[in-house]
Amino acid sequence: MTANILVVEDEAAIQELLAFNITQCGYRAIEAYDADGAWTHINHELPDLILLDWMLPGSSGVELARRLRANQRTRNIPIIMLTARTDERDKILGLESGADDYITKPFSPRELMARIRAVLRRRAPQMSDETVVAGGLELSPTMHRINANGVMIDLGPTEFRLLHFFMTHPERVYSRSQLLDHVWGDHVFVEERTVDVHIRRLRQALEPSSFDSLIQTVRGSGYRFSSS
Amino acid sequence: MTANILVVEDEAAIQELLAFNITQCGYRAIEAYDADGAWTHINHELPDLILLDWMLPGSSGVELARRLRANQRTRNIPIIMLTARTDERDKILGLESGADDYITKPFSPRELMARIRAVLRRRAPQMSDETVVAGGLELSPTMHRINANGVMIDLGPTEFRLLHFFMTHPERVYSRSQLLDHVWGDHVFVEERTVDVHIRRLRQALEPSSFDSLIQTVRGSGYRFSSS
DNA sequence: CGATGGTATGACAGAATTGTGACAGTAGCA
DNA sequence: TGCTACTGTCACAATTCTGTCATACCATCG
Repeated sequence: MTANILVVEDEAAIQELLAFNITQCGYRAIEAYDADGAWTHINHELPDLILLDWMLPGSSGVELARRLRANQRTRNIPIIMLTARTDERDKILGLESGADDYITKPFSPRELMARIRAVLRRRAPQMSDETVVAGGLELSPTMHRINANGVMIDLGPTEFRLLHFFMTHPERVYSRSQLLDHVWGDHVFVEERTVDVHIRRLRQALEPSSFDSLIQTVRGSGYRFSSS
Repeated sequence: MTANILVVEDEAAIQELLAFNITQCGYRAIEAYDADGAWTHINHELPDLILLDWMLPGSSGVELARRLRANQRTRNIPIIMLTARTDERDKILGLESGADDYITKPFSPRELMARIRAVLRRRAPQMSDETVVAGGLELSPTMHRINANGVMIDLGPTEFRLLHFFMTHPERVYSRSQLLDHVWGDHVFVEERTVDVHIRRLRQALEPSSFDSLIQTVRGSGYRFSSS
């Protein structure tokens, strides 16, 4: 979830400002002061987004952008150009070189972060938006709803993710810690018993439609979503 | 999606070149050879973008640009100025007259198309003129009106666009970001919470007719327009 | 049958998210 | 030029969601 943002900027003051704002928003800022340094970082680890200064010592930002676009491995990394020039023409050149967006200095931190979020959002991997059908239920991620024989069921965020996971992995027993990994995320630390509570809440929501029996307890092992 | 581009240019050779490139890129080129001809076309059908020669017989391009900007109906049509002059002062004049961009002759077709795409990309999304019926409401873009079981509801511009979007995309949950992109436009940078405020204003307007429940909050995800 | 280990439930406080009223700056309009 | 309506933001209120407990419940086994 935390995106790595590579900031390529030679002016230390601006670099610092950018890093501060980026960190503030919950992203991780990786610093580079020229194209070569940036390239080294990129070869070490692919960032999720590159914030690239137009004017850089050595090869320019545009050049780096072109290089990124030419390389198969780095082709899809979104780039936001950072330029002091207000000349519209330069902006266009920046876009043509493969940048996804550009912003002129001086910029407001708010606008910058808005653009970063916008770009990340556009490039965000499409998670399975497909409607899932299982056990007589129909779960639609886009509508964020469950259709139980014509009756619509609304769930809270966690219960929704939980049911979604179960419906996409039916007939199989999952331990509490496996469920925590898949539904909550690998990194979060919560008590295993918390799963029990959410299972109950999910059953409670499915009870009016008598679909609560779909979620079965396997004593000593975990839970299972099963039609039988 | 195919944008109509009005090309106002008196030299036939350039006109032809422009039309060729524009068509090549999948847009539709409408030709005009002077300001009057352009005006006639504009009154007949609003183009999505105007490519305007600086020097025109009769009234100049700048004059036409001013006229376009002075008129409410044509105010938001993006304009790209086409000029042979490289004089910086003229550039400024061109931009001040309301042009969104300018390009000096001779220009490369590639650069021109880049600018056209960039300007079109910045443009706020247009809504269709068709009357939409959903959830018991009837929204007429041409009359800028909502009919709620015979009761007419007036909305501000933003609330109207918001409701229009919802009614044309019912049952589906949209995040605040997505709503900003679709209703405000990709290039607009406002706080996500601003969406909440407009949702409230929209609900408030729909409340007297008890249609406010059509807009549902999906906690953690966004909002949804749904009849159920 | 009672002991034991595992599971279900209800209650809760804190966290996170959303709803609202107010406000200042702008744009549109007469 | 004033006036009115519309917008985007805030701060604060209201609501919902989460993770944990303590306790009740239940199956299994000695």
